[in-house]
Amino acid sequence: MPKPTFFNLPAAKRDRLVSLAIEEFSSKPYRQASLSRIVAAAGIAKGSVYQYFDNKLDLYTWLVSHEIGRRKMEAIAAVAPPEGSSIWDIVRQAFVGGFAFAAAEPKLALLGARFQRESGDPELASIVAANAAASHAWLLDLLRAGQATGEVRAGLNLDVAATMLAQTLGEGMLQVFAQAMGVDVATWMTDPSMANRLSPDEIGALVEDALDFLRSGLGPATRPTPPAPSSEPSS
Amino acid sequence: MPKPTFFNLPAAKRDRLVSLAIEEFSSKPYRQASLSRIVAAAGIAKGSVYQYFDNKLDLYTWLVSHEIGRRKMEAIAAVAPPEGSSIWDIVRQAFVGGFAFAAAEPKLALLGARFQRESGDPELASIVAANAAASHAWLLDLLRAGQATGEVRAGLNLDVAATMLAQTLGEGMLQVFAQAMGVDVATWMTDPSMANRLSPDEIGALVEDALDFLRSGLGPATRPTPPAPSSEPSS
Amino acid sequence: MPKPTFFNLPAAKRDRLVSLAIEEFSSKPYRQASLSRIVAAAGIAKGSVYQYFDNKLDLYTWLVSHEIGRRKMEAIAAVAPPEGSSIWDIVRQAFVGGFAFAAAEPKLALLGARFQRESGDPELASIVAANAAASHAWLLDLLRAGQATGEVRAGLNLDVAATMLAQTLGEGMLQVFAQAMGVDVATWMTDPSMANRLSPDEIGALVEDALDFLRSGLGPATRPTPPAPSSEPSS
Amino acid sequence: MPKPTFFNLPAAKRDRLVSLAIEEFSSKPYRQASLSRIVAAAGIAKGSVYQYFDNKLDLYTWLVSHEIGRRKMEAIAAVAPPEGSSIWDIVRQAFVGGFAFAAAEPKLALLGARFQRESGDPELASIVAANAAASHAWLLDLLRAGQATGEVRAGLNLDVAATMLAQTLGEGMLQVFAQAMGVDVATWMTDPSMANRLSPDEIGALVEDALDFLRSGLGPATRPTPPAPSSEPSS
DNA sequence: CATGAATGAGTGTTCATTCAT
DNA sequence: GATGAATGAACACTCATTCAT
Repeated sequence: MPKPTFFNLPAAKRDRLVSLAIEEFSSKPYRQASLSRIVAAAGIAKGSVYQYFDNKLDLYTWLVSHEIGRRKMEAIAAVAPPEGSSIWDIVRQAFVGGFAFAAAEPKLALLGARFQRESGDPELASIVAANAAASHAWLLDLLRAGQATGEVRAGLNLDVAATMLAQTLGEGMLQVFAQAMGVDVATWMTDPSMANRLSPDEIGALVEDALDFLRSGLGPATRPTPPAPSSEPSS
Repeated sequence: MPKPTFFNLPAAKRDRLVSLAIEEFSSKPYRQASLSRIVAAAGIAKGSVYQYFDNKLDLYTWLVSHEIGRRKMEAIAAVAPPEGSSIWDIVRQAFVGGFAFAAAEPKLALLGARFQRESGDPELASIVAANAAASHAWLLDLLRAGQATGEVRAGLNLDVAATMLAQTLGEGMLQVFAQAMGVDVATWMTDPSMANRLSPDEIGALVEDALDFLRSGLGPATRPTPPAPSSEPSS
Repeated sequence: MPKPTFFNLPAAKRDRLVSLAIEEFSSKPYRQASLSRIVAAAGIAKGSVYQYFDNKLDLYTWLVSHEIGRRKMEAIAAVAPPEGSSIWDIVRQAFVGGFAFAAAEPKLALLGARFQRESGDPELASIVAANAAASHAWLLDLLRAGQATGEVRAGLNLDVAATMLAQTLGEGMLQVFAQAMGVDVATWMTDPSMANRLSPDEIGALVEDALDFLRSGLGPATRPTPPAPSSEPSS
Repeated sequence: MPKPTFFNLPAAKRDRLVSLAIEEFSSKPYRQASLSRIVAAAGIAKGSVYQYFDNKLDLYTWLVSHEIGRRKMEAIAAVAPPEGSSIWDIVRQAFVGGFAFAAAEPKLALLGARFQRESGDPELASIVAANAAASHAWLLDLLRAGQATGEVRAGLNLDVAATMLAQTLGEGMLQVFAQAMGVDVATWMTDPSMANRLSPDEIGALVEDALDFLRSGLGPATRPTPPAPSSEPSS
């Protein structure tokens, strides 16, 4: 958590620092991101950062939570589906909200995407795990609700399904979109504006394809008419 | 690629270096792994490594390819399903083969798992991408074959499906198993022997659950009326 | 010296600051003690300390003098031997008073013990020297008085004797007690309550042993002819 | 312990580094001594020091042991008293040898004197304690031998006596000499050449005074009846 | 009289890479 | 082909002190 000092800062100064920190942490992995670079860019003293945060990890953690907080608010406030929606609507909405957020705040979205990929760094292990646990719990609830309404079939191992769902919605969608843009995810991260290469229709179609996979799997069902397209990726 | 000098090395010396390098790279992320530590453990001169490899990345790249080569061989040679098998048998076999490999060579398997999670490091971006592309191509072929036999339904976006499949089989299964052991993946990586907590039966059951998800998706077998759009991403 | 502002402070606030400063300075060497930590614990502004004291050294100096003043008062007021006592009673009394003080105010006693060991720090050189000079003068007076009453033999180099006495009574006794507790002095400083391991009887016996050494030296009681020269310091 | 690299260094380079390190560590307390300053003076790269030693403490520890080793050799080899000497001759010799050493290698002697005074620094606690324990053991043996020959009276608490002896021979003599020079020890440490103010005769006389104190104590030659217990440490 | 943000030089330590022998 | 010493930039982090408000 930031120290009170941080919140007492003039908004302009604080915002400048935050945005430069986001810039740094979103453009390279945590380990390679450098406090020195941030303060140099911000034109403030190295020691000042330590008036605001305990250490590098504290700053990073706050940035990430902040990002997640804002993303959640965006996703929920801006595009919440009506009460009683199908869980598929909710999942679709998560994609759409995420993409809207990414369009509005590409740096922050990039930071989130990067954070998702920091799972190998021991120093970040605990916060990555905490975040993953929260996502897992949310998805588990969603699946349970879906079973209650019959939208999710019974007899499914929900823990396994929630884990797979998290992968699919997260890193999976990242890759699907990158692939549709014709670059790999790392390249995309280099230049978030690449997302503009995709038209809303293309995005919608990709989301529907993903939903189709999630809902019906790969195998042949006794398949009635296929559903209609729309939606969007994570972070 | 290793320089010719590397292959001219006495096998004992070469193997020792390789196994200590695997030890180091499998116990921490690429950036944190240290050549100094490897040579200190191996008792060879620091400069010698540069007689064998161009640099740290070259060594790492070779280790990872080597690992992947051996893993492929293991998975295919040791447990290849009969010609004409169902693609589901093949996928199942990939899991089983992967687990057998992990049991036989935990350090190498760990290295592979870690490699999978290095996607955020720009220095490794290209080799991670190359590896992902290879996996993707292999899965795409598999899915096409499945469509030919009717095991995979038509009308599927195969690119999307292959991507999701890769996530599911890779990081997804890693998390499913970790969750079944009651730890997170990072902790498991710390001590590969934790995998012993799972009986073959439990493993088999988890694999079936995953296959069930892949084949039939989350929705009920009898498809209800298609819903309308809306959704949300993970982070 | 503290500035007037310090004495104008509400007693509660002043006492709190003093006691937290003692806590900090008694738990680590002067250089490692941190003003930042003190003000953080006290919940006062960093700048305020500079309203009360010139700087860190000023605060420390005052604390130490204050401590020594109080100790002197304790030792003298509480347990002063009757007029006309033997100098050995006075020395014994110094030990007893000191131990009583340490029991009553362990933090302060600890600070004093630590101060004694700061002789190597150039920044503290002058105040340590001043304190040593005062002790030396006091002991010199004591020895002179002893010579007057015949309790201290004539022909002694009193400067040398006073110096040795100061060492013996100070750091020497610290080590004797630590040794009796089975720890070293640094460990003891970590946890002043360790002194409770020694019963009053054990303490008394150690003090008598020390007095025995001081009074009669190491040589045999029946004093033979004085020996010939040679020797060396420790490191 | 230094790494082999250190011993493989050209003697000139190694000696230069050692002497600059001694210069630095003997002119200020361990905490204030700076590796950066040493390498700057030596004109070598900062990283090089870490090829020779594990860290700052390792360098310091080696310097101190080295010093003690050499001092011991000096004191013993150069001026060892004949077999069967009185223990007083041995103690006298220790002083004389120590002084000879200090005259020959003032910087090293200074380092030793400073080390003796680092007892308050937690980081050095263990090596200071180890050194003190060795001194204590040596003195204890000496005293036991003295008791066997009747030079040291029976009925003495040898642990207490050895501790006091160590203080007297070490810090005590340091102060006695400083006092005779008319400066305090810290000032003396600033300029080791001050020791030249004392003539060999003066030094001899001070040593005899100290021995007199050690052998016969402060009390009169004719021993009165022993007193009863009670007492206290200084601080 | 109190505040507390700002400072910035300073610390010890790490590491991949080079290159003369 | 092997060696291993040398490099030096880079890192996160600390802290007493100042001074405008």
